[in-house]
Amino acid sequence: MIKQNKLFLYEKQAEIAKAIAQPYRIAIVDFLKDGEQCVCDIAEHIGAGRSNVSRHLSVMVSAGILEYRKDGLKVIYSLKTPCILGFFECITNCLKEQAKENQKLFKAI
Amino acid sequence: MIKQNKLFLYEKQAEIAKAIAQPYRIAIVDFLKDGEQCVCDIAEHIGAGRSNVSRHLSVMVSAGILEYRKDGLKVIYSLKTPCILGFFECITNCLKEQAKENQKLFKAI
DNA sequence: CAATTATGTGACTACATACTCACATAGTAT
DNA sequence: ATACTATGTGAGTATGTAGTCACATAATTG
Repeated sequence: MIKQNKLFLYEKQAEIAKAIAQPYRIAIVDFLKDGEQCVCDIAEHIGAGRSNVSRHLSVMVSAGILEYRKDGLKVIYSLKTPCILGFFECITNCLKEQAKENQKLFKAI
Repeated sequence: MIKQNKLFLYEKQAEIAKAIAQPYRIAIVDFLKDGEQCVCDIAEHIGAGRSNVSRHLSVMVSAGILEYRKDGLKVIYSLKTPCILGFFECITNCLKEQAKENQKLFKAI
């Protein structure tokens, strides 16, 4: 049986995974890898409503993935733990293996 | 605005992330990293009901993370893309950064 | 001050998910 | 064939999530 602190770790890992397991949120992280952005520009870039984006951002802040600073009217978000980008490499590696059996996926990577 | 095939990629990445974004499923992958296991032993190891485990397994098979073979009565699951393990390193790195501000988390890692 | 802009939030809807129970299926053993 | 074991699945419940709308808040500008 699994030990108690292992379970706690799995829960924490799941929290982080959950916080990025959504297409818009992945798009946001991918956008922010090139530098900080305000809610407004993020919403326009990913093509979603502002209030929706605002919620996605707050989820990722709670998960410790993003942080923000205020600048006048704007709130500017950035990656708090850029190591999260390594996650995408891993996922993309898995997708590449799957792509051997799937042409459409192959073209997208 | 984001291009169409980028969006498709984000969706695929989200699918994989979603497939592991659950404590039991992380426990399962962590268990399988040491070798293939049947549903029965997985259920006992993680301390969950068999039918529940069976569902978690089929989700991960659909996502392309796991594969299985049949051996008599038993169905034996294993990692299809062991590169998924890299994912945990990334997540754990992020947690380590967070752990600087959180003692309980620090002890679990 | 009033008007404008960027952001966040309460309330609601629609849908997805985890889980459990009872049962079906399929292989094994007697 | 009967009994047993491992696994999967339909149906149901409870909870979580994404998204939208209207509105509140807060900083900025005129």
